[in-house]
Amino acid sequence: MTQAPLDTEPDDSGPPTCFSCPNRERTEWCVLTEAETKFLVGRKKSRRYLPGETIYRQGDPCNGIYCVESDMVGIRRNDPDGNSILLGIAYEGTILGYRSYLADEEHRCSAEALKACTLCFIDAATLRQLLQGNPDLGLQFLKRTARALGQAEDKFFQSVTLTIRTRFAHLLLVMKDRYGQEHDDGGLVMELPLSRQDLASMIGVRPESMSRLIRRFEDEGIAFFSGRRVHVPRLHILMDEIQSADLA
Amino acid sequence: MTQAPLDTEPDDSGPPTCFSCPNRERTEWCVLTEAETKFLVGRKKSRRYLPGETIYRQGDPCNGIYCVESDMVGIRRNDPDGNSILLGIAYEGTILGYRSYLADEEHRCSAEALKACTLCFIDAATLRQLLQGNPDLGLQFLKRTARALGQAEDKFFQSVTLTIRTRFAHLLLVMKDRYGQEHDDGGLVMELPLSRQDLASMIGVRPESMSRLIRRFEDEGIAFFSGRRVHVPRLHILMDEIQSADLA
DNA sequence: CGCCAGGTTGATTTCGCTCAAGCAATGTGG
DNA sequence: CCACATTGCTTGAGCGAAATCAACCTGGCG
Repeated sequence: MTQAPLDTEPDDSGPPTCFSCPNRERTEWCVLTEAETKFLVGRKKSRRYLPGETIYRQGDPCNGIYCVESDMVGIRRNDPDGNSILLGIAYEGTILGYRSYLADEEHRCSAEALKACTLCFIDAATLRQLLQGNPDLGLQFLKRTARALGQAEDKFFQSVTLTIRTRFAHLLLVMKDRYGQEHDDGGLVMELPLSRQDLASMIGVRPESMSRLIRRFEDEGIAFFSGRRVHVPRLHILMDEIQSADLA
Repeated sequence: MTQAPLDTEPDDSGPPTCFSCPNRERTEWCVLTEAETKFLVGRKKSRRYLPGETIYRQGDPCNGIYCVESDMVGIRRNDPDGNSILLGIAYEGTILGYRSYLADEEHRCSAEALKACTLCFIDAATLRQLLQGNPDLGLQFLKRTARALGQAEDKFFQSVTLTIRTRFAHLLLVMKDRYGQEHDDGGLVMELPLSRQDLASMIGVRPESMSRLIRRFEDEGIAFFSGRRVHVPRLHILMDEIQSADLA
């Protein structure tokens, strides 16, 4: 469950050397010197995960951080009675588990591969050395963490002030940035990477409520859903959904 | 609105020199060298605020950070239609506005003195110099930010999974740590520093609901409220309120 | 004295949850 | 290849929690 040697692609197979990593510029690592990067390459461990596979589990001690090399990872949190909510999605070029590492706590969330994906693991000792050696790296993390904090506060604020309808509209608009294909006629099509259940949990509602919500959106011509495909005929109507709530 | 010279206590009046600050050990500044602290003392501006006075306003550009020297500051966020919710309270020895500074954004919240209190302002340029000069300071901020992020995620999670009732019990228990006076008989008395409206906004409900909630707690013998004074006859009953919710 | 903000209370409505059933797609074993 | 379980999603009926609307009370203050 934690390590499956057969799945592991050996490091010397080429690509995953940080230098050639296509995400390099987007990650915190971009401030590292060549020597530091070389050090990192020598210490990190790349590994491939299957869809649905757990990367780390809520409550585990945090032994290091992960860097998403390709595809997407879901961040989940479980409550004691077993149902999980999806707190966010991490894409290639983002770092995972840094909050627990930095706060010096155990993991508060689980991370799970949403598709087949490959991650690099950087153990705590290595990271500590890098942070100590290059202050800019710390500042990079600081910025990322501060941004994440702002988003988390937003989420709380929205959860107590907005209706689920508006929250869903928000979610769709966020998804649009990554999955949306806009057409000239103001229409939008996207293929969501999530099940209904996960969609529901992201805005904090029961799956049944999500179903009904989708139904209402369709009845009102705001958006049409078939499987994971979404069609929004007129984007501005979806936008209005948010505006009207803000002013109401 | 931003600076009122008449209220400003001159720095040379004694106390506020960081060296003698009773909060020193609790703040991020404790990692500064003597020279750096001296630099900080020379650059910071201490100022007194009246109860209810605004320290900075949501949407303002972030020109620096504030360090709470004494008493308490409320962190509020307003939605477009004017009602505000209280996101948290900052006490002496904590730093304010660092999120916006670090994320390089404008303030997302307003800060308002809940009592008469005095804060030190450290302008962005000074802070930048300190951060650049002493990597440990950045790591201090990093830890604090990471912790705050964890708390914010908790808050969101709780707002969607717990009932109002449980959230209120949580809030009371948090308040207990600072304001509670426990008696031998298992009882607890505290003087809350907040109006009903603010209490309500902290758990994301309308004031009317807060009234009813309080009523229910009294009817059930869980806690008794008179003005801002709260009496909890048996603490463990309040605790149970949280337990039962977690297991339910 | 009258005003006003903050707080309480009641009546009503709305929203989202629970429980329960049904359905389609997928998988499994014979 | 078919009967059968399983899983994810949808739908309906009923319920309960919290919001809304509205009235009223209270204490502070001009």
